[in-house]
Amino acid sequence: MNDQQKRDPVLLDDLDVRILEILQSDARITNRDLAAAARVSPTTALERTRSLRSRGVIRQATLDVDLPSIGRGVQALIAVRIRPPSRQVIEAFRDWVSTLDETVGVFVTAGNEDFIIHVAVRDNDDLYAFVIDRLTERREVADVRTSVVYQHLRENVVSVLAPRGAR
Amino acid sequence: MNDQQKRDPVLLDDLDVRILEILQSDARITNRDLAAAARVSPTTALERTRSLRSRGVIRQATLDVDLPSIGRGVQALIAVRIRPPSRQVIEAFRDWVSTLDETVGVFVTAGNEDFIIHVAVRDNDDLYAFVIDRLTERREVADVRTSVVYQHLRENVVSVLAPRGAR
DNA sequence: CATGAAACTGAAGTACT
DNA sequence: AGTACTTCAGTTTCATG
Repeated sequence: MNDQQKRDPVLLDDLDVRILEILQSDARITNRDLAAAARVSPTTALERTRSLRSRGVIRQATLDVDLPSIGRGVQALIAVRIRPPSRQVIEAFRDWVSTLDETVGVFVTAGNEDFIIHVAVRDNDDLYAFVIDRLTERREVADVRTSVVYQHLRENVVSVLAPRGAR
Repeated sequence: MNDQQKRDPVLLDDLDVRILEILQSDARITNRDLAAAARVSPTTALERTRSLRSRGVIRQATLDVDLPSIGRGVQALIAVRIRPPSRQVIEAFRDWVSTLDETVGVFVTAGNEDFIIHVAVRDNDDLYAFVIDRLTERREVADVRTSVVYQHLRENVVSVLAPRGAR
């Protein structure tokens, strides 16, 4: 699981942006091909890629895996309300739910709920068991609202937004 | 954006599972190192990796990018109710919202809403503008509920679940 | 642009079923 | 016999200074 953490403001020029977009669409591209696609020398491409990684812009290269193929045919988003919503209770719940095998993502939110948990499980029976057995075994869970996910589209390439007021 | 599609049932043995886990944690590992980590020959590792890709288990290698670094310091989940929730209206809305620059993911759901849209924008002003300008310009949007995301943890490695009843 | 490393291919060979 | 894996040699491509 990743944590968001505060970092120094990062300045990205056009080349950084191009490299990021190419790598997002294929993280296993060779440095040669990356360089060619970004229209720079391989040396420059390599330097920039390393810099992006060391500055924390690139966290890691990961795999987009088909969830049904790995025995997780059912996905859901589960909105959870926590009582009391103190830091201690929130963080303890977050850490606990992150470790569960069913969990693929955790959103800590403000609004109508405190958490939205993204789970991927084998089938509806497992989803039901997750909600009524595991979640409700926690006494801080005051309310649970489950939405079954029919379809999950994910943007493969997330574009870089220019700072407000730029160009 | 990816689509979920029906596929033949996929059978994964222990080696496939090991390879999937290694690649999920570092998609840019060399085949040699992958083979060593999975304790098989490079030839075998290469064959398996290709097979996993051709069977659609591995969709693509992508990059985990730090959103604040690319000008997207604010994330939100926006629950949307659509009227009427007919196939035609749902699919049209889904396709439209997928193309928006702010959108990083779209969940099509059953439950308390029809969509949950994951957006990542520059700041709160942009989030507000997205909700009150762009979303509500669509007449099929009957209801909108925004939850600001304080933190988003994502499981880097999603384990393979054994079929029900298997060992 | 040179050098060493890695990827890939195809052909045999081994082992377990 | 068939499947899965390994080893090896040869060629091509790549990373890196």
